[in-house]
Amino acid sequence: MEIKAPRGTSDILPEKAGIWQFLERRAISLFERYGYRRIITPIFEYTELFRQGIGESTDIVQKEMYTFRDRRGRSLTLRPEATAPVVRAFLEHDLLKHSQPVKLYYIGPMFRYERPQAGRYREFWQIGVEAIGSLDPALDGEVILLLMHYLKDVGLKHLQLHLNSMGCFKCRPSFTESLEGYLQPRIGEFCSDCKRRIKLNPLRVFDCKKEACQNLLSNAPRILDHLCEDCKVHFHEVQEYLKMMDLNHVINPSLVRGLDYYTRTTFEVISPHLGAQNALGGGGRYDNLVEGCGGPPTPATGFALGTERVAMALEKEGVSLPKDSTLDVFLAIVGRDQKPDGFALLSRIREEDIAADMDYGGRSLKGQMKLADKLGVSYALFLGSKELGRGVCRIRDMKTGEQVEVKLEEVPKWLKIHLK
RNA sequence: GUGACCGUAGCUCAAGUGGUCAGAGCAUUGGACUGUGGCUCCAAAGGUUGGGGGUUCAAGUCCCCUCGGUCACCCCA
Repeated sequence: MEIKAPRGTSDILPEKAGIWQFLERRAISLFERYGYRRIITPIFEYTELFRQGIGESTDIVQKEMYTFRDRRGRSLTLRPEATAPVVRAFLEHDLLKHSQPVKLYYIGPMFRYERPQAGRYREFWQIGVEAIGSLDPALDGEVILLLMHYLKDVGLKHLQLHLNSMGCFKCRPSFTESLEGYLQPRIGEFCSDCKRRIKLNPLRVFDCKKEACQNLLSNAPRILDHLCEDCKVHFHEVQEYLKMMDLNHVINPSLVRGLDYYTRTTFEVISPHLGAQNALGGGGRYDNLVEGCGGPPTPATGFALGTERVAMALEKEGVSLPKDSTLDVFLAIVGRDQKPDGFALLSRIREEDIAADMDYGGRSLKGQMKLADKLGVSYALFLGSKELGRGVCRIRDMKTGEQVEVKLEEVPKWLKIHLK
């Protein structure tokens, strides 16, 4: 084979696709129960959307976007995340005119040009929600609760919820100022990455994993001490909602998410089993994004979770997933001569919504039985010249080995009854 | 983008310091049971050892390049 899947991408083969289906179906059913409705936006957007929405200074925009020009020379970008596209669609279709908040969810692949690593790929899948048009702290609570509910629902047990508040446009500037006042005199003591962070976005020094840097930060001003009255109250109420629902969480003042649009509540759910890329999902409030995209001031909140990471965590925790829906019936023919009649019978069975299949590999009868066994069907049908001559079909119960004869035209009905 | 390790049949892996070292298990197909599954046994098929170049009498085994993977950093899902 010459051509392989591009770096950082992978084929999701049937076995794994089964997990995908499971995760997506659970999300759909749960999110809809919380009142969210699906939105499907394009895989690519005008590059400008992400530059404006996510922020020029972010790593995503700086170095991770799959950007290309179309035949008319327009700059397009494969979406690196879905929040900006959802907000764009929200504005483009005047969903502002609907009752607020508008609660949406999405499922699909995202693209970021990064060096692949465990839990990080160039094409990866996200499941996420966005609730646009409300400042209510209860909505923050709902979104976080939904995220946790979902992860528990699919079978995960070991989860850590981290929570922080990033303040708003009123209180963050003064905090950033005092943080810079603290950092500048010590800038020489920080690692080279932090030096860069201090210049670009001082808040991010909190993200550094190096102990030396963290020690230097032990007396640094904390955003939580600098929240304005409104943000303080909001954050307090969000926590009250979480406590009310017995959601354990830790306040993590260094939870500074890398996208510029976050305000106030930010959160992340971490799995202890995952290695360096251990965030299963995360999100927060983004009260400035809608306005930043050209709309009126509109508060919003949401989260995204990584399908691959959730799947990895499920595997690590040894969660057994419901078996892929398999076939119920396998039709075996004794000789080639019965193929047309077998084909017709199979089709009639399928028309009754019964999952059934037959052999197309020219297998011997025994080979067909082995296949039937491997497929885990409940019943095997035998069609040979003897049966056909009498207008019947032999049905074998694969568990007990018992066999009965059923008239051909009654086979679908018989199966329907016995498969119940 | 930086660093470390790695790349042998579909899958998981074996092949002392370069010389019958290209193998096993699982999976696949067939057979033992010529109209019937799950166990067992037998057999077959399957690899230009990621690709390219080099050193050598001789390379899966050494060197270089390239493509990919893994893990970490940066950062994020």
